[in-house]
Amino acid sequence: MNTKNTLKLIYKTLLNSFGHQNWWPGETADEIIIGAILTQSVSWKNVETAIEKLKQNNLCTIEQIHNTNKKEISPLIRSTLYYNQKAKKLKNFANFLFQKYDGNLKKLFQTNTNILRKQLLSINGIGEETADSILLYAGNKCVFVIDAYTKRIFDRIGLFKPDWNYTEFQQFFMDNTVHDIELYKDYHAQIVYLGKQLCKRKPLCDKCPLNNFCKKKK
DNA sequence: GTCCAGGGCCTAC
DNA sequence: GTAGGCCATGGA
Repeated sequence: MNTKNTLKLIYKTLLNSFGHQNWWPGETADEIIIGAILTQSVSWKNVETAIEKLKQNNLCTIEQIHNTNKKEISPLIRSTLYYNQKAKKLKNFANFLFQKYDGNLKKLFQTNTNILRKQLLSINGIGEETADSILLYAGNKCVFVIDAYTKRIFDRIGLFKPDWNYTEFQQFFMDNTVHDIELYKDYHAQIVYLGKQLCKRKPLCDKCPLNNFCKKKK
């Protein structure tokens, strides 16, 4: 089977097993962006706790973050590990949004995707995965998000080369799939759902719906 | 007590 | 250009 059909079939298999995920877990674009920064290198459960606290303190919009001192933000997001760093990152994004787009997310997402991606990457604390999560889930832009789960699972399947960098992983996906925003949202969501369920560092096991695709078995 | 989770930055070689 | 340290919580 060629790569395009394999990727299509993998998605179909996941969709049949888990159902549509309706992802990202966030109600507003603001919340999605905040979550994307907070989830860096930490499980989503810790992020939920933090977002709940931010909401309780009316700090779950970029504007409110912008108007609030870093020292007030960090204790609320303690549960997300590296909370001082992340408070700084949230402020950095808010400053960027207000300096360049008058604090207006609509204006931000009207920008050409490639240009916007470069702008996001220039913000200290926003790397490729975070930028792409923001573009796809908050901005409805057609970019595929690569994360630790994606690399781990597709390495097991044998489709990725371990020495690829982020851009190469992403290019591989986008070269071999239909460019469809909803598909990209749900494909990534399926991968994360699967990753959370059973993978961790272990090989894919018999319970895994992708077992038949898996080349690296114990 | 130990390990590790949906990263990214900075520094040193 | 790249490996390695740093950031510093909470659940299994």
